[in-house]
Amino acid sequence: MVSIKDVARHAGVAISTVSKVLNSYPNVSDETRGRVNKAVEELNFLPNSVAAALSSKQAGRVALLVNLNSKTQAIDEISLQYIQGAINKAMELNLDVITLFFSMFQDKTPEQMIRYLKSQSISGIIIYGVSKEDKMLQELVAGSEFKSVVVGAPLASKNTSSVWIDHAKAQYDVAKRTIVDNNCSRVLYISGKKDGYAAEEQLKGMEKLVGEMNLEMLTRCGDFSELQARNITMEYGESFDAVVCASDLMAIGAMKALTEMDIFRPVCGFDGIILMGYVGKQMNTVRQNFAGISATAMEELQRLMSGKEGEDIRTPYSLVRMKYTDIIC
Amino acid sequence: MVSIKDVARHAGVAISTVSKVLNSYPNVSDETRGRVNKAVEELNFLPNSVAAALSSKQAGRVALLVNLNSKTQAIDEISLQYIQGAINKAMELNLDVITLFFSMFQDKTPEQMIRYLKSQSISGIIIYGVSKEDKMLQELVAGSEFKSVVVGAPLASKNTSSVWIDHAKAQYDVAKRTIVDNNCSRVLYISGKKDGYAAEEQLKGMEKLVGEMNLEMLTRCGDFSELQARNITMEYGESFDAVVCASDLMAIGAMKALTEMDIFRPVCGFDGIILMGYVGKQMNTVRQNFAGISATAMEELQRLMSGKEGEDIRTPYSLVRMKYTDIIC
DNA sequence: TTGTAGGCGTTATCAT
DNA sequence: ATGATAACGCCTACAA
Repeated sequence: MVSIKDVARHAGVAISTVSKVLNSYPNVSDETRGRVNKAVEELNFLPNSVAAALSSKQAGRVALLVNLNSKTQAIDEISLQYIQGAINKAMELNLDVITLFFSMFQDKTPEQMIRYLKSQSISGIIIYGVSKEDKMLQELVAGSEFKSVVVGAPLASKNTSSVWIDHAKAQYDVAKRTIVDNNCSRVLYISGKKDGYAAEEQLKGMEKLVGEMNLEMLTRCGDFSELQARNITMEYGESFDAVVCASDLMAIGAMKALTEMDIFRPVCGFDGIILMGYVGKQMNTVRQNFAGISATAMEELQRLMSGKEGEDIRTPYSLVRMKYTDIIC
Repeated sequence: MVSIKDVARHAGVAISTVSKVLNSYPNVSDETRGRVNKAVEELNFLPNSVAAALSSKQAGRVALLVNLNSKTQAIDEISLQYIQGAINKAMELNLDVITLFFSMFQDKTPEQMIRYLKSQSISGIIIYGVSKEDKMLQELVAGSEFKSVVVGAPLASKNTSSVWIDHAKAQYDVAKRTIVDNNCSRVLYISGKKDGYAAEEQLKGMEKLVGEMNLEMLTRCGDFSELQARNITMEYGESFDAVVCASDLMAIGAMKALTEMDIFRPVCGFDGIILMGYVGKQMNTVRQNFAGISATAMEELQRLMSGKEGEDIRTPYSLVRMKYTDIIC
């Protein structure tokens, strides 16, 4: 394996000089820089990231903390796109990343978790899908051990950024379009998790809409569960003229219930998952670019790790209707 | 950060002794071993895996090479379960893992790829979904730079193991059940990728079945594409009394086509993805435990990295019918 | 059985 | 601007 030592010898300079060139330090003459770069080229040298990580607490290794929904695989596509977006961007930025799942730390204390991350030389983390009652993760984010980016929760602080779409506005938009287009006035809203940040925002959006349009609304918590949405729809669906759901999965559950009940009600969802194209009926939904959001999160984490302060970032979204022939290939 | 040095001091022994205990070397007295373990406990010591990886070429870091289908997200669940199964098992076995996607190396040479992996101190790789024409990966597996486990391809050798279900038998089984149950005799077989190992095996299974049951069969390559399966079914479906598909996604494409054509034909798929529960009609399919297969692959890789030779492992599968009410929660 | 010391490939602090 | 050199935390001959 060709190491920095070989490069130094080949270029006729000291190891430390090579290191300076590699990490673009200021005080290197253009001439030496040229020689070193040439040697790097000729030897096909690629720095060993493990050694770099050991040597410097700077060179950030990043951990992805993914909350996999244990109950259904139907929304795995979201998680995988998060992972993909982050890893691709990390490679571009030359950051090492390891992927971890919430479930691995269920029975662990925050201290154990911190120890584990440190044992991996992790200096930055990206968290996907934290909820209000995840005290362990809250603690992780609040502490100053790591820089962190939280996707989908408003936890920005000095060394934490948060990245998400404007859930309140998005929920408002998609519901309004559905309700206006179908001339509705009494809406059944199936909300998300009680302790979820996004769910809370979305509810706010609905409440604003209800106020503005003077609607009648019944809110029931579907807990992001397709089954619960189905049951709620079976119980209340008939009495309302629109069903607004806080997630696509719940929208699908609601739609399937309505089909079984043999009544029609406009239904809208949230997320824009591919599955929406398979259920037969078209529904309005909010499309998020999960891979893009995740890439943004990675960039933001790099910014944090380079000493900048946390900030609150809102990413764009769009309203779509997905039909089967659009998604197959 | 508490290091091995602290443990040594706390236990009143030398650093190397602690290391020996940690890595369960033979020549350590029970008494010292006890003292060291006690110190480890008391200090909550967790070895730094980065330092370990740097120091010894033994301590294996593992790379997951995942072939993400760029065209559809509908089968992302398979990839994510692979990833999850591998990472969970790796944590259990105390192996570090990094996740990579084929797409990252599209325009790279095998040498570049090898250099990259070495720069990450990777000593073992698991490859998911390699096909016959992936020359780069073939080379990687054939070389002796890394130990490797290939999931879904028969590439076992001295330092490569292969892990997969018996695709020929599974295809035979699921097709037979579908055909016998529905009393069919003329079957349209929509096969997978021409250059895929699994696809080839599956075709063998079909041919065996055709011979045994004296069936009439037309084989068309659907390339694992839902759209192609749809088109093939539209063209040939009516003339046959059963449609056997080499993947669930194609089965769904076929089924949707039949529904649109308003004719009924029994259809069977392969993989057991959740999506099968959403399409309305129940179909037979082969259920694979992707997370389990991946965990097995990780165990196998550890075996290889500890010096053992590669082997060919077949994992179990089962025949299932998935219906909507089974999969929601 | 235990300890000493050199090395893994970098980065970073100091002299020069 | 450049180059020694000491870390980083751990592993592993080799010596004691």
